[in-house]
Amino acid sequence: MALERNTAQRRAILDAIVKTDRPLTPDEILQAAREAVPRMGMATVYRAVKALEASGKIVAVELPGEGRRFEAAGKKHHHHFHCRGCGRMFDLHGCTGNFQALLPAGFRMEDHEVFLYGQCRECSRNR
Amino acid sequence: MALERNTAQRRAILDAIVKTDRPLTPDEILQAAREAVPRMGMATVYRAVKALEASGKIVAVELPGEGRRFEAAGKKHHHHFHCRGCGRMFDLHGCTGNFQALLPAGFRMEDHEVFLYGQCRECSRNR
DNA sequence: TGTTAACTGATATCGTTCTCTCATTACCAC
DNA sequence: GTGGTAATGAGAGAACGATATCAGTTAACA
Repeated sequence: MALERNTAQRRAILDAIVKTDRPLTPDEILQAAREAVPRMGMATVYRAVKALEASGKIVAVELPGEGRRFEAAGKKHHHHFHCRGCGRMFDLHGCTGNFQALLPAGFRMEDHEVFLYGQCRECSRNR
Repeated sequence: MALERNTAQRRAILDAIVKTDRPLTPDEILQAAREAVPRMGMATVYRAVKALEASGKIVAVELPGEGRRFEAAGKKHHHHFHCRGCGRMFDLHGCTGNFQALLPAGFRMEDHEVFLYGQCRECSRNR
């Protein structure tokens, strides 16, 4: 079904995601992929992203109050930083958690997420 | 301007939020408030919630990929648990974080969020 | 190279959350 | 009480991300 053909668009989209070390919004993906295929449309991004996600090549990252972003699959466990200056999302490395301690009796934890908010390097400098 | 009159609707809405120890969606607020004012409409919930938030009586909580929820302001620092069984959000108490350690050089952290996912007490039991 | 079905881009449409409009209701200062 | 006006309820509508449609294009395989 999906993603059977190796088109310039899909190569550009996967490339954009894999070569960037932070999660990208569909819009950021479109901007990046248009450097290779200038007339690409948004629908193509959504179609490719859906197929790439289904095939396990990329994963979705969601930030509270924001749309979905996508990054390459297979990275080791990590969390994210959201810059309030430029709105970009960055990868953090490692995880300090002992989150089991927060869990009320009887609750079962399957997963956890940590988000840090603040100013990225560039935005820290520019003020 | 807003929230100048003490109406039954606004009392019911603030009551619903304050008396529940977990963040509520606008829909959950409407359901709860309708026990006091059966014919209440959704717009009233949104209007009241907006005014209550502006006045600092409640705060918004956002979960990745979900709409906004609201809880009483003034609670001490805490995080949230999202049950994948029933979809409800619960308060956790305390915070284990030493998140500064995750921060890349040059980044400035202003805030952090932790979300745990899994099954709440009831949903753990019912399976 | 030719055939054909998958893919593409443009646009319309969706679904969800939230806001607006407006006629009616009801709070509250007097 | 009464009047002025903020607040309400119901439904329309905006905003947004995401999906469907469809005619035209192109990869892949013989």
